[in-house]
Amino acid sequence: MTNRYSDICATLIREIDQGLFNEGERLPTEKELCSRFEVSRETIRRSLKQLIELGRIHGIQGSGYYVRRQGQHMKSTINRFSSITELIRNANLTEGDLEVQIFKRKPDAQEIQLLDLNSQDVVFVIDRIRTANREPVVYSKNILPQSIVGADFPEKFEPGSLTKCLSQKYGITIAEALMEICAVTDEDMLPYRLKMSNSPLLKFIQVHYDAKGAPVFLSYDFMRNDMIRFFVRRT
Amino acid sequence: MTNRYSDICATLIREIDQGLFNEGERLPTEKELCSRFEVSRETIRRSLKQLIELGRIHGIQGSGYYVRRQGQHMKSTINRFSSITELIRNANLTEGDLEVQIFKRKPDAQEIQLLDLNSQDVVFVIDRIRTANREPVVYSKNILPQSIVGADFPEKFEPGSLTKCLSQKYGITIAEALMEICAVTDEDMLPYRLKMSNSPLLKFIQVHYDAKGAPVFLSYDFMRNDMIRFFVRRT
DNA sequence: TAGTGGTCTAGACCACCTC
DNA sequence: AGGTGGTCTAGACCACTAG
Repeated sequence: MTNRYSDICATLIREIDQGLFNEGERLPTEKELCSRFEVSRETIRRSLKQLIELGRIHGIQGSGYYVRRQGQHMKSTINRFSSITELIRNANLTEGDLEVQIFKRKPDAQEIQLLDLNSQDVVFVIDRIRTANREPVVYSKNILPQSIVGADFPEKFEPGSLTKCLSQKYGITIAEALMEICAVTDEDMLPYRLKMSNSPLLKFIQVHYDAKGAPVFLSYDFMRNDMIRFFVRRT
Repeated sequence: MTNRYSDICATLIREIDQGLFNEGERLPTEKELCSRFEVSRETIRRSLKQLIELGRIHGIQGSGYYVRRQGQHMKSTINRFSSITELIRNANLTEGDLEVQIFKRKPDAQEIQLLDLNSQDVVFVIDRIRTANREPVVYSKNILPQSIVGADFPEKFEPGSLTKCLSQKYGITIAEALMEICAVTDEDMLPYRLKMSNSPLLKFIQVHYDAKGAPVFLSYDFMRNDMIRFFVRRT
């Protein structure tokens, strides 16, 4: 981290996870934390605010900060941005790719609108099945404008998280995503292997934005709902 | 609001909605906002932080704060807590209740775990179909411990938002909820009227917590996905 | 009543963007 | 180089909780 309050927040999370503070217990007071970390009260308060936003503690005025109960649930909500790769790993499964295809084509109307393109732009389509413990769990389709990565993208791409690839090879950071969640109806274009799993599917449509709020890429994910569960924290 | 920075945040939202600041445009600098509202810089920064958390602006160091594009999407994410009543109204539909049933029973194992109950506790079950423009859109089941509302709850309950009822008649505020989203498989217990809609369904399982992080009630919602769409903002 | 968190201030220094 | 946001400080007053 580059700033003091994120450091302190990370330290406190580690200590909570290690059991130094038990669930339901009160944390040291702001004043005590100030002297322990040798920072001002506002800095400590920023750390605690972050901890609250992460759902790890809650504050009660006049009383103190308390460690929240963490059902396995709370730990892996989709509120924080994460790639499919991370989702699979969070469920303690091993991630892999199958049948990766990359090709170029013109964007359709929805893609033009969501990615802020012109009709003469060209997009790459990355089409693949992703596996957890060698079972196919997601059919995933990423739509990435050529204007962002250049014509040689197919040579630069490597299996795994597209987000990670964009960050490492292009210096593009995904700061935010907007996801629509749909119940799957009959989708003829679903690949055979996923259809055969015969388990319920969710469809995620996500637009991924950079730090300036500009759309970077679009993704469609058809996810099996029997191996991975999805939680949202609402505040 | 009770504090200055939320006031200012609300004022700025109103002004953005009114078009005083256009999408993509820069807001006045922190310093300018300080003198306009006659508050210190930290107070303005708290307002702007709130605005960022709501997804209405983003900040760029060294440059300024910019108004975010708001597809119809961004405006109604489920990140912020809202009752089914509000969800329906946000979609510009008229909300109603059908076939409301309330009864008492023992909690099952999942309810005991999620609501932190003992096996000898008793819960109220509020079972109803909710409508949008007179079409059934949700089959909704709320599980509410008698220990929270007392034995006379059925007389006090009125159709509409349970959250609102708890707030108005019991002074209980829901501060947070944890929701699991599932793809619906065959659910025999689904009511006839919703089954007959023959449209895809999502299942939401939510635990609702008060400000101290204690569970208040549990809800199961089987939602039609053709009249209402669901968005999540991930950061 | 004493202690705790919630809000607010005034000022400082730094990192980054823009010209 | 000047302007902008990002971090941090030290101190004040208030609202709420708890003994």
